[in-house]
Amino acid sequence: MAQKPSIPKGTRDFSPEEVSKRDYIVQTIKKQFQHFGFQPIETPSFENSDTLMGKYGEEGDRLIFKILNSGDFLRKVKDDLYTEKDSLKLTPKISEKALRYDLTVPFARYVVQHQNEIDFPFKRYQIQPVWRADRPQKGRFREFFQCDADVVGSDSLWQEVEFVQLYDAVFTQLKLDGVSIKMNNRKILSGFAEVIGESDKLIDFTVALDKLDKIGEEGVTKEMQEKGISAEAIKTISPIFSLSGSFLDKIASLKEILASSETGKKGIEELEFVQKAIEKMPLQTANLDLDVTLARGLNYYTGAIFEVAAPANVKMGSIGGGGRYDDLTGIFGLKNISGIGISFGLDRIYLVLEELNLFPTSAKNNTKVIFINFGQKEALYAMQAVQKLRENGINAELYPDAAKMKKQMNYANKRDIPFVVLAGSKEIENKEFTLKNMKTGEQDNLNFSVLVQTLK
RNA sequence: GUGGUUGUAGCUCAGUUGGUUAGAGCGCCUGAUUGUGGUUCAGGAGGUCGUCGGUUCGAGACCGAUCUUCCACCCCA
Repeated sequence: MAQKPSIPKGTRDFSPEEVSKRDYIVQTIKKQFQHFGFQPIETPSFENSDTLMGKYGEEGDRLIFKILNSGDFLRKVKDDLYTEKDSLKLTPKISEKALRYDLTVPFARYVVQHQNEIDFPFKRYQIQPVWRADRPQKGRFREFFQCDADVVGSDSLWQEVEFVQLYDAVFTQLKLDGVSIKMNNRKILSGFAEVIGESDKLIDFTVALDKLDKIGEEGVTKEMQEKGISAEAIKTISPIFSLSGSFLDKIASLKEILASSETGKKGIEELEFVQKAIEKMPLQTANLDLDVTLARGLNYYTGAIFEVAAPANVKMGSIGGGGRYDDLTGIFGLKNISGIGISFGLDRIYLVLEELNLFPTSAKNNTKVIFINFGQKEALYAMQAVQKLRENGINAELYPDAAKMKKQMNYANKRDIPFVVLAGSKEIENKEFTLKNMKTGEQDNLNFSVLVQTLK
């Protein structure tokens, strides 16, 4: 055998069964997006580099896949730049396009570019693959799908409410009960930093705080100190490490902690609004929770922050996330457009549904019936029936070769096809079909109309 | 990007301190059974031991590089 072919690191092939199951999730999400009034858009797989570069921070730039220019691109590079061998400086000269890194920045570009055709508020969803030159881990790939829904052009808090309901609707539909929708607000995080007089260290503060469930209070304290936040300041804020009780209890505690911060109080107000609305319109299967440690890197969020955790009995990171960003389109020159969006983690949802065995059997849209091929004449008789079955919406096929019966039966068995039709000279003579149920092994002689009825 | 880890048949894995012709289970193919699959029985095919290089009389095993897998960081979905 020749050298076995392979696929690049962090990419995957999907088998027919995997595609069916992924499609089931995507269709469910899509349906709910549409119920909530979102419209689909699609953007190119690659963008101009300057659209993407610098939007995700230094770390992000490193993880963007760059596309090499066409033609004899090295000839155009100046000699001194070439001999310098500085990749960072050379890259923009030899690569002017890059693969999409997420869906949010291309969306912002889309909104700015088409601002005169768009009716605001603009509710769009987008389900497309994105690429990251990351080092893969479990549930982390270099090519993966994002399922995003965003609204731009409205700063109404009803959007926050709606996104909580959207999460609930999707996971309810997927029969994934007991997910936890965790909310926080960037203004509360700003409030914390303000209260301890470390507003300029907000990022370091939140990055450390976010690790609370992982490294504990001690670890967080240590990391904050390493970043130059005084022990005294940390002590002032330490009550937030052990907030407990209901959403309302936590709100009450926060009101005390953030009493001196206008920004903080605004954040509390926003969370309270959402909580009260959801109280009047209870969620079907999800729980809404407040988690002040929620921060994850997402530096462009300015208001609400969402994260969805899988049910407690499954060990899995977040299966969705999002938040409000007040000025995303600002980077492309369109100011004062507020946006809010959420995302579903397709791959992780897949793993969770698999673990809990929640995929319906209908997720496989398999062939329902296969006709045994007995030879030229019989195949024509079978093919005519196959055609009519297909017209009746039944997935049907004819085994293409007049192979041994054993082989054909075995094929049906392997492919998990529930019914087999035998139509040889005997059946043709009587204008009927022998239908065999592969599970029970029973078989009957039927005319065509009964055959259709049975298979429908 | 940092540190570690993994790779032997289609799949899951054995393979002793370096020593003839690299094994098992499952799967696959053929037959018993020329219009009846799953069970059983008999037989068979399938390997450049991830790749390239090195050490050695001799490498699946030791060394180096590289690719890949998974994990912890970084970061993030």
